Amino acid sequence: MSTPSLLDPERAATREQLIAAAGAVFADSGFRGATVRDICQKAGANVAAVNYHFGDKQGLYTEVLRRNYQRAIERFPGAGGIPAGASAEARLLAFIRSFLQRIFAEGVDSCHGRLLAREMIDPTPALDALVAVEIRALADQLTAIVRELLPRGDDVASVRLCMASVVSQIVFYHHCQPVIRRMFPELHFTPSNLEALAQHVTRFSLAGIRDVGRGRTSKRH
Amino acid sequence: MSTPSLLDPERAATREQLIAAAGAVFADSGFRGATVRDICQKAGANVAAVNYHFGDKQGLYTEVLRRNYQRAIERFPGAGGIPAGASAEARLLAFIRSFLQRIFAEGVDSCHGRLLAREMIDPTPALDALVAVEIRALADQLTAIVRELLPRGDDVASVRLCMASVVSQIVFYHHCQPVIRRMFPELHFTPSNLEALAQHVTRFSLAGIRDVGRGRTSKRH
Amino acid sequence: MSTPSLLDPERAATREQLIAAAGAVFADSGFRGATVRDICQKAGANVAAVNYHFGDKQGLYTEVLRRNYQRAIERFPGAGGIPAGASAEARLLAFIRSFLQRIFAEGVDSCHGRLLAREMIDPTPALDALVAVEIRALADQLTAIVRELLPRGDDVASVRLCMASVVSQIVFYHHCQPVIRRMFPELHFTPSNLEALAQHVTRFSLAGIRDVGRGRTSKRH
Amino acid sequence: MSTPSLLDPERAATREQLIAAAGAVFADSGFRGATVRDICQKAGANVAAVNYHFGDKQGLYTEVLRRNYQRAIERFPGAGGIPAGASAEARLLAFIRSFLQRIFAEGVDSCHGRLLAREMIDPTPALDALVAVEIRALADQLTAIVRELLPRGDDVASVRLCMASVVSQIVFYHHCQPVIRRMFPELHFTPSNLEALAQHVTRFSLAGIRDVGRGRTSKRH
DNA sequence: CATGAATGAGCCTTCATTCAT
DNA sequence: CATGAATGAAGGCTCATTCAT
Repeated sequence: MSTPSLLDPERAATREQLIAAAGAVFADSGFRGATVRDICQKAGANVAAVNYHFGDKQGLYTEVLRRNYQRAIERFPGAGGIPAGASAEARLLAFIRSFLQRIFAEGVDSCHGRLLAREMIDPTPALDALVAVEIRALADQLTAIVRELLPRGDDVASVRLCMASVVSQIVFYHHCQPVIRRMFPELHFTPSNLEALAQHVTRFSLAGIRDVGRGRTSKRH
Repeated sequence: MSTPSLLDPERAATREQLIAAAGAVFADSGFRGATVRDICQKAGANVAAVNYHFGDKQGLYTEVLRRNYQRAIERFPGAGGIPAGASAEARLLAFIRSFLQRIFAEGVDSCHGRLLAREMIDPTPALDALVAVEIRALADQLTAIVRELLPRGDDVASVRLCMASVVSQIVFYHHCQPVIRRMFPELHFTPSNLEALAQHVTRFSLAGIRDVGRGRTSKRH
Repeated sequence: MSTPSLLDPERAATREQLIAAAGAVFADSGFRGATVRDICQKAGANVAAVNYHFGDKQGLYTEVLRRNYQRAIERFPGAGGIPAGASAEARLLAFIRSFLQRIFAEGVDSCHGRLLAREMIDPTPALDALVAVEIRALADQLTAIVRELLPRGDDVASVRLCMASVVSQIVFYHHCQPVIRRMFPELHFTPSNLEALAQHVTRFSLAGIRDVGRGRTSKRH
Repeated sequence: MSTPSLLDPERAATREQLIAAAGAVFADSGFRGATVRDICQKAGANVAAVNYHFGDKQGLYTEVLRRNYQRAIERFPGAGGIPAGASAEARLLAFIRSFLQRIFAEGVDSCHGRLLAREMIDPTPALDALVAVEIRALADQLTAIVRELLPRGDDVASVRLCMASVVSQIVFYHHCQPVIRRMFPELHFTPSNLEALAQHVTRFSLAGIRDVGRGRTSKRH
């Protein structure tokens, strides 16, 4: 009894093509809107291939989400490729830039951002695993940065609020694209625009965080 | 009983109940996931009622989206009930608070926020009308506020970026709830929490906007 | 208690418009394909008007068929407006010409031919009455003509066969139009073409009938 | 069991049974009147079988029409099994007899005639293909026969008219059955009756064609 | 192991008809 | 009397899944 699952290149290839095709289809149409037939056809596989390789549609989706997140974080790491010893300001910029690049990646890498956006609306069980491990790791990095920018001893709530303010600005442009595109049709997210965006979000956030760090009394200065 | 169309409470009641039921179902399951049968059953109407009153499922959805936005904006106006002559700071707080209340409304009013969130992922033709009129009106209000906070003559791009930074923080908590709830299960959006949130977003944004207003050279101070 | 059914001009008008609209719709789409809604809309009447005035869809159809036949036969009488004392040859030509004009009438009068053609495929109870009275009267006229052209004492079967040969040539061009139009797109049934057709059918039939009249032995001469 | 696709009688059996059942149902009720559910039930197949094998109802219908014509023409060829070198008179009789047998076939073969008759009333796209190839081939055969019976040089119009006169007599008995049966209930189309009919139509037509061939002046002789 | 055929539940829509006013 | 609202049955079609080979 051999181990065809490891030795058979055909089997592995079909599996991979299924994941690749499913990524695009799920990103385009969502879990419900995507059809197994469409995915299989685009993967050049049989209609029953999904059930055979992944048990069912949901099984395929879970794997697709995991794989796309993995690839995205590998290409654009959470820290943004900056040494851990860098200043908090530099690390914040790197974090924001990398995050933007991740969700605005193009081509096959664009699936990640769109899949995640869909999870925000129709969460599937697959999201739990992602949050428990991957997203929490990202959050920890940002927590460290924000903590360093706020005076020591600042309460957890303030840290959280500042983190949210930072992340929200990043995901906004991707998540609300339908409205943004309708209101500002001339806006495009080219790499240079993305860098300008990263600069703005960093600057805006630094000012906000520092103001929050000044305490409750100083609402105005 | 001369004017049954005005006196008869049953008259046109089916239509309204259809809209109410559809609001909940569309918000829960999305346009595709919602079934006409489910909606009609919950509205106590026949399966053919949707076709009769709204032409088809899409027609019902369009009306539902419009009505829910209308009700939300009536209950929590864009300006937040503050006089137009108030300070930009006060108007910003009112704008943010009202926006948060709108999308975090509970009960039947909760549909608005969830429907809009779904439009961000799977835009339907109904979104175009909403953006062209209602959302643009909101944006105009925020534009005026931000313009007043930035030095005169500031470029359009800066205004836009600041507006986005403000709005993003507002919608984030609603839009990314699946992740927020999983990471911070103890967090709840009670009215008092919402007020604290509005205070934070306002303070954070004011600091950010003012810093942007200081010009390009003063990235740090 | 007045007699609104006779005095009310509104009531009668709606009824007539219903019949007129239904004639066109039934002729275009057949009994099954026609929808009560479509008919009522075209007649400027309420959806329930059909059931109110004619009991149900079938009741309306029966009346429509009867009225259209009546109008057709009044406009183009079976005998073709020729005196009963005319020669058999002249009466045959008149019969054929009138028949052709009846089923090839244009405008509102075109319904008759198309409704009858549909009855040949999907007979409805309405056909029984038509055959029992109207069509039998037509057949009797043709019987008399053919009898006169055949030697006295000819069997019933021969008369029938010759009648069928005559009628078949008339209805063929109307009934098989879909094939005729596809095979000979340049063919059009203008009034002058119709006259030529009548001439041909008459001549062809006269020769055929006379040959049949010569008895069984003379298959060739 | 190496080649199940060839040996397994079940294989593709569903498809064939679908076509057989659909032939009967379409012939009985027409395209619109026939229901996919009814067809599938009679074929012992699932409701989705039609969609799977033929795409949709129309796809099934197209195939049904094609197959029934094919089978009819194979069983009763256009030339009627007579050598091409036979006399025009003999070939005309064979053509007419074969045509009559084709459209008056009984049992499963009866679908052909009824389907074609329905196409005359409600033509579907499937008719185009049939006319362009099959029916045109039939017409060519008849053209040759009629040409041979008419003096050389006769105009195209006369040939067409004579062809129409021949074909019309053939299809009449089938096409106008609802009226014929109501007027002559004792008439039945047994094989021997069909032969007598073929004889009559041939004789009638030969006389007609020859008279037409004598030119315009000799309307009477 | 991998596949093409087949399944059955379910969805949106249509339509003749009815009913209360 | 005449009407607009409402009904329920049914139809075509889709789709994830299963099964025998």
